[in-house]
Amino acid sequence: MARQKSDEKRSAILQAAIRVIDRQGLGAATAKIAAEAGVSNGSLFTYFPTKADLLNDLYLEIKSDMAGELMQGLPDDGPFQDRLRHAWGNWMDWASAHPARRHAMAQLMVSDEISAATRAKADAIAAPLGAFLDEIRTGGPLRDMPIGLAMRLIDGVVTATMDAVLAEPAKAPALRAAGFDAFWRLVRG
Amino acid sequence: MARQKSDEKRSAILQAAIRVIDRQGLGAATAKIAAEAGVSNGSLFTYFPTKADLLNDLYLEIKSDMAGELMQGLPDDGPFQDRLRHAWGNWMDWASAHPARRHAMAQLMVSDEISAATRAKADAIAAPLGAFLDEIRTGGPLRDMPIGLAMRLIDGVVTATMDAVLAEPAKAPALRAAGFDAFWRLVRG
Amino acid sequence: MARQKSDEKRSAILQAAIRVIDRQGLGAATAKIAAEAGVSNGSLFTYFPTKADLLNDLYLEIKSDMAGELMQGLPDDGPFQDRLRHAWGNWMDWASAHPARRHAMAQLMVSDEISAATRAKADAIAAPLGAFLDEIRTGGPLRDMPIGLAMRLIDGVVTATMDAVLAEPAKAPALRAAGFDAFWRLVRG
Amino acid sequence: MARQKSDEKRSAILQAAIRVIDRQGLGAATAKIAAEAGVSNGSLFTYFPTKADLLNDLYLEIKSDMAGELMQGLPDDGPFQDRLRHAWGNWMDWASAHPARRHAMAQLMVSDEISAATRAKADAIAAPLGAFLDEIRTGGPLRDMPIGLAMRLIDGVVTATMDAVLAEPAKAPALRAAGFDAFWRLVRG
DNA sequence: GATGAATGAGCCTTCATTCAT
DNA sequence: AATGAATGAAGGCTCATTCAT
Repeated sequence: MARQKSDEKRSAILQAAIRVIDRQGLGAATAKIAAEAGVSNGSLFTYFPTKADLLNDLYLEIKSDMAGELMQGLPDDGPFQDRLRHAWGNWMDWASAHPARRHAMAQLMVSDEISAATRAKADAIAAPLGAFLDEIRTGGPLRDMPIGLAMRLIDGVVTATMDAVLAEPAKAPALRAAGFDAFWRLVRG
Repeated sequence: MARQKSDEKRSAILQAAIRVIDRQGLGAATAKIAAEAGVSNGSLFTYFPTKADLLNDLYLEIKSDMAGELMQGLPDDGPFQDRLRHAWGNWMDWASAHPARRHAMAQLMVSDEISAATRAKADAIAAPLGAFLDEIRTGGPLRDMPIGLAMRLIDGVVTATMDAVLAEPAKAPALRAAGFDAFWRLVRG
Repeated sequence: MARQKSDEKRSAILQAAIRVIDRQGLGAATAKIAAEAGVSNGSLFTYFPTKADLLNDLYLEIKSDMAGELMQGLPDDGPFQDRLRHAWGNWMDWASAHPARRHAMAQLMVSDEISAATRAKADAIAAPLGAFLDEIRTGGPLRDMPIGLAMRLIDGVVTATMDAVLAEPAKAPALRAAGFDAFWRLVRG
Repeated sequence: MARQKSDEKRSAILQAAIRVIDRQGLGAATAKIAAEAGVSNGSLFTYFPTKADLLNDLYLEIKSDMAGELMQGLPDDGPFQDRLRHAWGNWMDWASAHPARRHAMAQLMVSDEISAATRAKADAIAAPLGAFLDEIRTGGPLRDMPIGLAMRLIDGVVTATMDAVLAEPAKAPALRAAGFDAFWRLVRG
């Protein structure tokens, strides 16, 4: 047989894309991404046929990475507020630990290159969060709200806090706490 | 005088940019924008020295347009909740009436082309809202929150509702109402 | 107004294309053609939106050039054989004077880039030859032959002689004469 | 022995090349040819060190295939016209049976990739035809003509008829007959 | 020998910006 | 000031060829 496509290489390209997009935006050259990944520009296209494919896969990658982190060490029971606070902490930790991912994600979120199919797939990936999300909604005022709006509101508050933290890392603890209070008011207030 | 005509052309370019960016994203060609504005590609550069300048000015334009609409017919006094609800309605009306502006804005918000100076200037433009914003904050739980976070949270909730409305225009009234309830809980809950 | 597209520049590109294709074949780079024409690579695309367009226009250009030369100084009457011999001489003169055109043409003839529409247009351009061609056919054994075959046969004999002349320019006179004899036998033999 | 398998593979590549070139021209990717041959792209290069080699070998292959078919069942004696007509029929049969080969050949004929050495070798391969060709020439008006021109003329008439037949297969019998008459006039008229 | 991933030069085309008219 | 052709640096992608497995 011949050399097989390596997951490490694929992953290296994706990680390089995050760094380069963080610096240069979605207009970043594929050649730059390949170089950052330590791969020839031609190789990038054996892993991602198209720049759009790379972007779509990157979106999925970041989303599932974030979703995974979010549930990290989340207790199955206990007071709802405690569990929510735990998830909130995970969320903020993720953003603090990976500012480039958060920045790249922010751009991918509004990009026209990301297809509807990819967005649908991303929702499916985040399914594990579904049960938790249901608990968030059903137990409070978001109960009767269309799910699309509920998700957007939650995302809005989370994102706002993350960005505030990233803008002023020094004040992270206070911002996290204040953000959580706002979040709590939104979902249980 | 000779300036009048220029302002019209400048404005035509800005409006054309909104439409083209709505369709093609920030990567849209200046030539396409010029064509949509009914202007030669060369002329675009007599009004905006570089594409980045165009984008920055566009950001300012949309932001001030939105800010202007927001205060439209806003009573100086009366119950706070009524006035807030009025402003909320204006906000949603603006998004519903100008989906392309909202979409272009969403992309400009995360773009690296928009300078810090421009973002600062935009805040200044929105100054008239400052007093109102102060009232929103000081009268409730946002009181002790860093202003950066407060603004981001408000923007997050507004944006979430706008996008939900634009995604499902048929359900606009219910979404507006539900969004306002969430907003209210955030600022006064 | 602005600079207008210049026919000279368009023509320079076409002539450069002939020279470069003669040397490097149809795979020649557009950048090389532009350089040979003394024009920036970008400019080539303001005159020909696509490489395929350039090739198609080139085909038309050479064909009409050749057709024009063919009728040069052709007497309207007189013995048929004399007129045919005159035309034959023009044909060979053209090939001898413009070997690169002939070589480029040979490649364009068999290229898949040349559309059916272009080939049809080329036939229309050569229409002036139509009357003469009719006279060639109707007065001899080609009379009852499908026109498609007749044209191909004539072209085959002409091309064969041209190529023999280009391969051994030193023997041009003898080759021309022998070729004409063969041609004559074909159409009147 | 170990060679047997190799010859099959080599042949498969050559046949695949014919099909792919017929469809996509000489610019066809070696990878596409390999795929069509059911072989890995790397393997193609163990049989043909470069694409140019593949093309040159293909030229030889088609030429010798055609030459072989041409003499098929050709009687050693009998009236010259009968034998020539038989050969003519073989020629047309070949083109009708293998349009892709004919099309690929037409492109190889004018390609710069085919070396002078290859063209010489091709003539050598067609040597069996040499005696017959001599008979064609010496018995008629082509007698005193440079051999290069004679071969080109014969090829021109044959090719013209083949292409007419391939363009309108429905009229094949009439075209073949008319083509032969023209051929006869050329060589014996 | 066979395989197919890896390489990187090169290609066509686009586009922001400049400049002749 | 307006126009649109001219410019040339990129950019995404392809492909012949090499090489690890």
